[in-house]
Amino acid sequence: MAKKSTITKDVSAEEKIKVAARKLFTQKGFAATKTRDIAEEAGINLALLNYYFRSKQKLFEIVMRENVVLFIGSMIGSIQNNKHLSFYEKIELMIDKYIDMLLANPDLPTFILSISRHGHFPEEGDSIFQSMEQLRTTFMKDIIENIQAGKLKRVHPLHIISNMMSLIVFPFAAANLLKARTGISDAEFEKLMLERKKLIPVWLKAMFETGGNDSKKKKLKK
Amino acid sequence: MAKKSTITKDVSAEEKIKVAARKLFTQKGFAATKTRDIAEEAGINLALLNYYFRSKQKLFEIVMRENVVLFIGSMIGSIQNNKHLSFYEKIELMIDKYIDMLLANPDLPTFILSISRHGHFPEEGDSIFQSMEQLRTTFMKDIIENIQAGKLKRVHPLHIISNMMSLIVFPFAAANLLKARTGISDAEFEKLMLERKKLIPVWLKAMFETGGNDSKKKKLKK
DNA sequence: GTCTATAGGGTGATAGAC
DNA sequence: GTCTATCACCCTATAGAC
Repeated sequence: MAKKSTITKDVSAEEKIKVAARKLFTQKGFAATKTRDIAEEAGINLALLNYYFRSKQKLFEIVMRENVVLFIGSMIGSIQNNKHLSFYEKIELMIDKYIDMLLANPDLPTFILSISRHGHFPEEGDSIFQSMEQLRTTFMKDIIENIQAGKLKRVHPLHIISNMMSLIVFPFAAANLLKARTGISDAEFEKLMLERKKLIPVWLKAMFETGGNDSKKKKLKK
Repeated sequence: MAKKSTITKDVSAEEKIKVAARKLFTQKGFAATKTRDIAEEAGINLALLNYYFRSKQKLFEIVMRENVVLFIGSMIGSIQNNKHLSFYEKIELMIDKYIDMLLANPDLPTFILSISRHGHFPEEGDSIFQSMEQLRTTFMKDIIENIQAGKLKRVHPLHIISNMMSLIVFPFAAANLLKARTGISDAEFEKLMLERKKLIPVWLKAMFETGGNDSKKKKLKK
């Protein structure tokens, strides 16, 4: 076996198993992933998997939790740590970070959407959701304020959030379909997605920004 | 082979199995669905399943094919049978039909996205794709013409198609997530989706229609 | 901690009676 | 056509040697 052994051990079997499990579970889902596959992918023995994690189910829950954090983490970071930024600046930052994350984790959207249907989702009240809930309400409030200030059109705030998420996430969820049907290469796909970092904020403005200033005289920068 | 024999029998076991299989496969995917579950759901014996369809795999392929046809069928119909309509009128019709279809088949998006990742997708050259391919190229050509006529902004046509599909499909794929996080009811969700029938065409215009008329003097209706 | 061997139960598929 | 009974395999999980 190859050892990295900084000083201690190496990359520990436990970590190798988790990496392998994350890869396979994220790609193929819970039922289609066999513990034998995980063990082989990790280069360890099957028994070791049950030694470190009590069961396939437990291992899946750990991986799933990490994936959920990854999926919502970049968004939370963008908003939480940059309260001084304007609404649109926060959105731009969020989109930028999010697309980078999705380029690095292309299987994540399908995984998240899939578990959200089949029950295997973190319990209500899970600590993950505390920050997520806070993010959502903050963002929602931000939108409502902008609507009342006449800066955003009067539509249901959920349309605005949905559209933003749709434009960001859907092309990744449908990436295989898109590539197979249109024949574009991986490189071309990535180029298009990077373009969208600049385009999505523009599109959101086009959809939801008021032409001038409805109820107030305040103007957006342009 | 089983006969339907117009006059005889009732809803034939074969049909009951297919209905049950479609429900379960579409909800839970291939691996998570047990043949015993299908038999129970259909109210028939397990052996019968293998009598009519040779294997779980064969049955899945039939269901999958039907789902793919359903997923692209309504779109094809809108465009194919209404060549006299303008570009935007076709889009409006397509969106209307599509959202109706998704309201009736809420599990379809996740199913389609899922199989597009895991290989279980119809072979290239499958007859399904002939009409689909024709649809795509027709639509693409339509977009390119509109761009060259100065009616649409000069962006990659795939952005336009992606955005349209994103705005239509993603909220359904993420429906469970949306409902769980925001606490909206099924009825409210449906109301929002029906609103989007009118809104999405407006949003698409806002994103992609040119202000006036760039390279030609032709004007859009308004 | 890591392995081999195996238990124990589930799953897809079929044989054969009716 | 439809059922019961059963096979043969695969999968998760554990016991026990090292």
